[in-house]
Amino acid sequence: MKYSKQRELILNCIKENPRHLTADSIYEIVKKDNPNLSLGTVYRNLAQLVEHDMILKISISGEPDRYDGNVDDHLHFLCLDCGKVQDLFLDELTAIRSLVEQRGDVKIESFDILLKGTCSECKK
Amino acid sequence: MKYSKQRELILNCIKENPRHLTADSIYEIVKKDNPNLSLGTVYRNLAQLVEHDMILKISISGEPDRYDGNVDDHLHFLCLDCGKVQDLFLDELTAIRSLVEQRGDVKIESFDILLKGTCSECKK
DNA sequence: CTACCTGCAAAAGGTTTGCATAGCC
DNA sequence: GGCTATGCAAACCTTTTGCAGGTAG
Repeated sequence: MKYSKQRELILNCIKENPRHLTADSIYEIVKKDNPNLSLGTVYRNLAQLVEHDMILKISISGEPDRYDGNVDDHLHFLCLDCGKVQDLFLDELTAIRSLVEQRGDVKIESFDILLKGTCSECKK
Repeated sequence: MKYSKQRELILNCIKENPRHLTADSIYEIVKKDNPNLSLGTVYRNLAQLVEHDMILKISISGEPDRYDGNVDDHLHFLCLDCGKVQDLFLDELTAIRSLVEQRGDVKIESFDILLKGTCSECKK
């Protein structure tokens, strides 16, 4: 992958924002530092970063995709009230992974786990 | 929900097809019995059936959504080779659910788990 | 110099919606 | 009869793509 200023800015933006931004939000943010950035470039770079396992793509039904700078195995929790996505790390995921591989006789490449409900903030 | 012929046909189509069809495939199939069905009607009914917990919507990044007639807690495995989605039932999901609820201090409404990899057929 | 990257704008693809009509209860 | 569902087509929104020019190595 050849260096590009745009890609660096996009990656930084994702790493600095733990909020699981959409392509469009990233575009808006990075554009402040690089005014003639184009949305197409954002999408192209996001695709490459995902391809190279440098970020994760989170796909939520009926909403634009979001991107996550943390590529370690973890799951996502979407709050149906406030719309925030939070990361959850569970050691048990490894166990589940091998359990599924045995039980289903499959080879798992990736885990996309999205839980939906109400977050601690909104439960109050 | 008022009865409609279209909705009945759509629901039957999903229940009869264990293949996790897309809205468009459902449209094509049901149209054989009901030639002047429209795609919009299919989408509207799918949304209602999901709303009433009669079917499940499976969202796969970069692909059209699919629909599942089985609403019991289970996970999905997408084969990256052949594209088939298979259901996997794991008792351990219940444990995971309460684990997450405790650990993350959240209330879970729904579970969307999509594993990707190679299925037993394609592993050969 | 060459291959990859960018900006722009147009196109694609899936899904939603407005409107007038038809069908259930 | 009233309210919901339908068909049709246009609109929507996110994402992708073609092209001509720019930039890293």
